[in-house]
Amino acid sequence: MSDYIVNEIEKRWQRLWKENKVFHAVKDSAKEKYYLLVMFPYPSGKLHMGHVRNYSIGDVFARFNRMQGKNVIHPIGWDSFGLPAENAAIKHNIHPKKWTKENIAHMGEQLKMLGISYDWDREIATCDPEYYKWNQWFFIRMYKKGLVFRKSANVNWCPSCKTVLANEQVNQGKCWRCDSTVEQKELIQWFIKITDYADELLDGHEELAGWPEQVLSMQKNWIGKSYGAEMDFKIDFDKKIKESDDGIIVIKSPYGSTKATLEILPPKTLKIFTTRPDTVFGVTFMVVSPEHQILKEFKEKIKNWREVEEYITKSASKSNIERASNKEKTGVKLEGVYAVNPATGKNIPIFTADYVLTGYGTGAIMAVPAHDQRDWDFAKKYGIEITEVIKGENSDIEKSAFEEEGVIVNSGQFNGIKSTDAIDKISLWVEEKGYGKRTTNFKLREWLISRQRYWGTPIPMIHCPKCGIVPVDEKDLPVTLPENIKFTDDGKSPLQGCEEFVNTKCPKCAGPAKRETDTMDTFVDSSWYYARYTDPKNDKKPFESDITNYWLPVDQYVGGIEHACMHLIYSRFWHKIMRDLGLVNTNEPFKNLLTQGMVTLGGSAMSKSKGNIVSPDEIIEKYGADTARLFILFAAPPEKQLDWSDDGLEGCWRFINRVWRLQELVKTKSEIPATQEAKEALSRSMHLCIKKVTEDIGKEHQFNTAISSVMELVNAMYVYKHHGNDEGLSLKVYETIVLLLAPFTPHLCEEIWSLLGKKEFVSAAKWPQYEEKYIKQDTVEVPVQVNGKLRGKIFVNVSSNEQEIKDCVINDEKIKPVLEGRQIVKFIYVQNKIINIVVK
RNA sequence: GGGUGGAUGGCGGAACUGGCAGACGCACAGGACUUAAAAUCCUGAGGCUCGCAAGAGCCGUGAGGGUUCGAUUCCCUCUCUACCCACCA
Repeated sequence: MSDYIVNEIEKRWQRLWKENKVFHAVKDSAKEKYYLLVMFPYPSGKLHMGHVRNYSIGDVFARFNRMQGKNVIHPIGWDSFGLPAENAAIKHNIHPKKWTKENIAHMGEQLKMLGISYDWDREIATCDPEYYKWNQWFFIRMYKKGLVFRKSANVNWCPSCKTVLANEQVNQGKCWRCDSTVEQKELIQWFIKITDYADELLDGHEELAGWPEQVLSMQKNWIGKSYGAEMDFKIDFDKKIKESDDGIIVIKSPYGSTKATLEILPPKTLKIFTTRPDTVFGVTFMVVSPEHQILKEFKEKIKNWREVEEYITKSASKSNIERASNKEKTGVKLEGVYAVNPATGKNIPIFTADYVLTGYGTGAIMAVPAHDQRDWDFAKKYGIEITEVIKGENSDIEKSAFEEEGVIVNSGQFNGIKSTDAIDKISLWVEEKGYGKRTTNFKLREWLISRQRYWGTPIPMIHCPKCGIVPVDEKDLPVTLPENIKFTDDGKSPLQGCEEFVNTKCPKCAGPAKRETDTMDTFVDSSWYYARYTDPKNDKKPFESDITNYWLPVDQYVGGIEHACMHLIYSRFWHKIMRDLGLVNTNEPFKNLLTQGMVTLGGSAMSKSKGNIVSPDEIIEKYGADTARLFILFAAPPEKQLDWSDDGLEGCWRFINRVWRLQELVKTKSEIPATQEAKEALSRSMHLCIKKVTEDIGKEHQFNTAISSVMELVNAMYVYKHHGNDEGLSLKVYETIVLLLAPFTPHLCEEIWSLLGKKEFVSAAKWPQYEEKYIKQDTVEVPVQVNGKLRGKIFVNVSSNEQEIKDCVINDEKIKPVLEGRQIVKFIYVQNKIINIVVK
């Protein structure tokens, strides 16, 4: 028979799928829908193995469910705004649009070569005005709802990308994209109030049973809800006598200036957040972050202001990473100012130190050195009093062997209570006394969305000298990116220099006004693309809710773990916004999530700089897409890291040819009839295999074992030599093999399917069903253990009872000698599974 | 420091709900086919000891303990490792 000519066959089926619109999805309320989504690629230029893995996994789900008779939507598109396009523009003098579109064209071709069952009619690119128009529309809707605001903020600034980064985009103080050290810079920026949804984003996890525990825990950590209390500590000053210029002592009072009264000021407080209100009696000092406003406010009262100011300046120049990596704590005591511990009434010193973060809680802490490592370190260094308020078994505060749980001591009426109970009791007392109130705190910060870049969605706002900030009229959307722009390396947004873009009219008063030149974070684009896919060409609305609600939520989302805390939080948030705007009727966008592992070579990530890249093009050219897909799905379970192996790939290529050659076996007629026994065994193997593959894909998502079991069935067919005279059984098994493999190696399967005379596409064929009756056996082989050690095996009739089996076993020729001279203490028989004889 | 996983042959990886550890594949060895090689088909194989051999015995899922007739699986302690977060009060 002829060889399997991979490239020709694959190209032909790709063409036929397209011509026949085999993967085109249409809303059909009568049919059960299935939405399979893969994370859309950034058009960087070339497809890499990570993409191949992502899309191969996705395609198995899509094809499997399609063959199960579901109405499958399987879209693809391009996350096509972003920095690399601009960098390319500067470096190679090519317009970002041109660069992006060329990459999309090339990568689209590569994707098509993989034979993924996409509905290409739904292709979208986020850099198209038809798409980003709706980013702007959402932005304005959110602005009107009060969810968008502007504020001056210390922002993360990447000096290399020359743009602001969201907190989520800073890793270890470095830019997530280019790894430069991130600086702090004060700028007026646009924010979205994601924190309004912090609680719901957390509680929403209840609905996400189909998400990996790891991702949920990462998000939980990221949102960082903690329970505790806010407390106000009174601040007081040294009674201070002010000297006037002429050296005469001037004393101010509410009763007028005389030359003899003391200065009296209204009471001031310092607000802190703590998760351990039970330790309030142990507070012996307070610390505020160097950015805390109280410092500037009390400038006059702080005797050592110059020293404090120096410390503030020094901290400001340090990057976050420096601050965090410096384990040796530094700080300055504020002379002349002190706080009062509300519980003990004692005066306690206030420090400023950069181990207290400005962005979390209130930027100030009550320090309990006896029960917090950081506070202990600081107290030891600066010789501050340490008061133990929780006594545990190994308490030794001198050695910093402190307890977090134990019995309350040194705390007045609370002494003797367990610290775990004291949290509630002392909080309650704090509330009653009016020192503070119980509250919660989040690590999640507002989403900073403005970027000083060109290649992104323009923020649709207008600055009018008369009316202030005014949103663009919805009917004037989209605000399109001007194409005639200059790229410079000076760090300014190229939009700022574009007169024709900047100068406009105020939508309110029609006077001259200027456009906002910031663009949106590209995570906005990817926050709702899954909804746009359901109605991608709509030019009246982002999408038609009727259609979108049919398809949503996404039944299975497949993508990399690296998006656990950025994209996957933003899009959950966006979905809730869309729900609150009445556009969708679900709470969560993605029902099930599969996070695929990395593809590595020699154990480390493939990267250009390491030069250890395996190019999908070469592999496809040599072995075909089916082989590449099969290997990538077979070599490891989808969630695990996968190390590329040329030898393993070769093995998959051999398997594909082995399946191909089965055609010959099936065709060859034999004179010798197949034995009944052999036929039953083969038939049983087939039904077992259908069961296994169906469960492995549908329930377990274990594609590697699904493929193994088909390999076993193929092996069984090779062993089953009585092909021919068996009333078509081997043909039936072969057809089953082809159907079961279709989600993995679709081109091969289409080709064989048509050569077997089928008129339909295997891609649209019905998934095989197994029948229990063919799996059931009359006799089974059961292992026999003596004292837990395997000593033999016997065949038993499935219906025989324990006594019959016992008689049979103890007389078995292999077991009998082992039992010789010993007493049977216990005989355990687990039906059709195992026999264990306990002897003495 | 906090969180979440993981550790099984030479390698990638299997093993239902506590029931024959090592499926399937790679690499390896032997055989058939061939003038020869490749390809293909068939067979073998966790380790150690004994045996010419068929085979027999012991050990074996990171380490130590526990529960159980029986543990890769459950519990405790520890080691190593990957990823995420991290002076988060």
